[in-house]
Amino acid sequence: MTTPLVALVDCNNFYASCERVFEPWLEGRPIIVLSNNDGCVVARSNESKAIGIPMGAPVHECKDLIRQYGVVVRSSNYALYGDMSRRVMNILSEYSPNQEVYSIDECFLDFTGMPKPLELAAKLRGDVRKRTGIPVAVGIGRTKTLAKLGNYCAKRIEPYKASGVFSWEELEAMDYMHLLCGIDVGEVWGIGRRIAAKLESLGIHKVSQLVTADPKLIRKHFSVVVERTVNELNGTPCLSLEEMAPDKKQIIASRSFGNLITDLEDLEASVASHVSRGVEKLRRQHSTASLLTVFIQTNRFRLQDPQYHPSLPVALVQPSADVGVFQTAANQALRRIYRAGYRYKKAGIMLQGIQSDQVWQTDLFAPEPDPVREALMQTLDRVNRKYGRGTVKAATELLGSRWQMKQELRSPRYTTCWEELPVVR
DNA sequence: TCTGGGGTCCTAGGACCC
DNA sequence: TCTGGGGTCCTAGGACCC
Repeated sequence: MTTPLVALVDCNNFYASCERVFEPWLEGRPIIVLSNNDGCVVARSNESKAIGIPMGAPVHECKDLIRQYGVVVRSSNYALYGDMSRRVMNILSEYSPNQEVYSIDECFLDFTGMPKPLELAAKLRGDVRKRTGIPVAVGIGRTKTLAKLGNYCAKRIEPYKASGVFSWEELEAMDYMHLLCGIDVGEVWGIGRRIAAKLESLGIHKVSQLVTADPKLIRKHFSVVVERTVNELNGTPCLSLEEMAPDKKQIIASRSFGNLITDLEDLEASVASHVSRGVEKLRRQHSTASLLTVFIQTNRFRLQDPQYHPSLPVALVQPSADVGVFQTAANQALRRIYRAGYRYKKAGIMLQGIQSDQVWQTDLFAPEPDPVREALMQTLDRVNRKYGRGTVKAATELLGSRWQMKQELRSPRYTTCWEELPVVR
């Protein structure tokens, strides 16, 4: 039986790299990309990491560093990143029959039985770079956790960093232990801050110590999750490749506002737009939901302001995927929790009780499903998919726009918008 | 002045049932 | 006044991920 082999391909500084593809003068310069509302740092180029800009930091706390080093700052441009991601993933799918797209910038590939995996990884890396301009690193191992850790080595540790590829299978035993002695437990996939701190208190600081720890002891102190991680580090697969993304069990659509909001109309408009986005996601996976929750929040960082964080769940009479049903329910819920006199910072909706729209649980008192109504929904889906989200929207969404987020530093949508195509001179 | 958004899984504890 | 034991289901909260 052949040993299972997994490759984890991860784009380097993905958002920053996307910006660079279309503005090559950014090469070699420090770049950061901000979260929605231009709030926090969510991506950094290597140069920005080197000068000490922390991940997730509020941008206003970094303004000195930004000025001092001439850091290029960009708002996030998800239209661009999403499209670039699709292109990269398409290329990667050519390199394995089985691919799991794990996030916008990384995927697992099944390398089981592939001849010369390291050479294949190097080829793939050059190919992606040539066809999209995006640099990637590849980690290879017998389990997903090892592939992930291998990717860390390919990105951070010389001499592997120079080639951008790494495989645990090609190491001498000596090198293997030596390497593990140099990596902190916190770098392992699944070991976050809390668990790392607790491991430290047990005297487990380096991956070499975690690998040799007794899984039963780990189970006792932590949970099955961490026990699985230890087994995976030892080469026993506990996590399988999932090619099909499972349907979402919960859908959240929410945003912070560009400004603080006091009026009900503005909240109504924002909630209506979140309902549209949420139900669109729901319909895309051919599901219905039976529970809608509306929430609004004041700015928790403004200690001088009175705080109010209400939420109200609404159970539907029967599961639905009709945006009109959710709009009505959401608006009623919002009116019930809204209190004047607060300055709101965020609003959102959550869809739960999600199931396939093929399941039909009839309710004695529920009205028959209306085929005309469903046809209307499908037409709406098609129009918005073809001409862009928000082409047809609920009238409530037009009530106010003061809630719109700030995106003052966004680059053009080079690949998805005719008006913003790059120009070659 | 300025502080993201969207997910998953696991566990503990309470409600409830027999 | 005395007051079992075991099972399931649900929810809240904690941990993780990108």
